[in-house]
Amino acid sequence: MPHSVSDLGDLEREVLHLVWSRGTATADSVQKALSRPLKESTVRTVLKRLEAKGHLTHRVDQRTFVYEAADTRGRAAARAVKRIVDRFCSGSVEEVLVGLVDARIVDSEELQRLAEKIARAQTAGQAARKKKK
Amino acid sequence: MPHSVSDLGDLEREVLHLVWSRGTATADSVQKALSRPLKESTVRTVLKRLEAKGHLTHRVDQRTFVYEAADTRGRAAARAVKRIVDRFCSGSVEEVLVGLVDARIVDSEELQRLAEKIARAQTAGQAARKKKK
DNA sequence: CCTGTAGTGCTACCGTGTGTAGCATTACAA
DNA sequence: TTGTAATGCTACACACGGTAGCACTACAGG
Repeated sequence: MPHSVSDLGDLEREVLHLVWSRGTATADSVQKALSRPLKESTVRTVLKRLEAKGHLTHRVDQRTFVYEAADTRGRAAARAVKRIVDRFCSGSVEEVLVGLVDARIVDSEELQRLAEKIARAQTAGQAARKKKK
Repeated sequence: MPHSVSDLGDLEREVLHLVWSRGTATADSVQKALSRPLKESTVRTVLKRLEAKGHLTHRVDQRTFVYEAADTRGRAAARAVKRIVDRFCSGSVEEVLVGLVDARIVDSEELQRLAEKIARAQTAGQAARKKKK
């Protein structure tokens, strides 16, 4: 089972968010952008751990490690959601959706609108890909 | 900042699942149902911790603690999902849904079907409640 | 009334993960 | 050659989860 973003610590999460928002980041740039002042070695350790967990990748650019997220936020979040679905709803996405509506986290109409929107966007995407080919 | 089911340990999760599946449980019944043999004090500690985290409640029945889940599985899972949405998608449920489809965890058509089904079920429920009143 | 038993409360210990950082080393520039 | 910027490696404290022991209490049966 791969690591999920949902069990990252606070600092790890903040760093990952920074990488997402900048697209690419170095230890130095992350350090400067952090909400609290931390030593660079701390930042490096966190980056390394995030990479070990599979959330970041890096390439070397002139001795400098340039990190990049291994996944988009949406996908990473989705995988985390899937883990919840597997662990708590025996894999039933439906149960989670029902729970979301039931707990008034989303409105059922809203959910329907979003589902439709996504479906439309996706078929459109498929059409585009087919055309390109 | 309430505790979420998604950061429970393995044992805690198993115990919580047991309570969900039986509706109600005592330390003794949980112990017997566990997948591995553990001392009763261990089970008690876990139950206590789950209650401290807000996932269980208990009432006393003849000296015996009878535990009950504080929430349904679906709702608990939904709250966990909400935390992910808040932490990783700045509250946008849409981004997570897109991620789910994007990562092929659910099919966009499936999602649409479920959304519709839930919407229907909900309006039906509302009608029923209104009638009762 | 006394005692065993079932149930509880409290405390503890160890392993792992996360926040935090220091120090040694290396490679390039001046 | 020497300073500087980057890395690699190691460490340490603390919180949490898995695991459990032990002391205490209330009720049933002799």
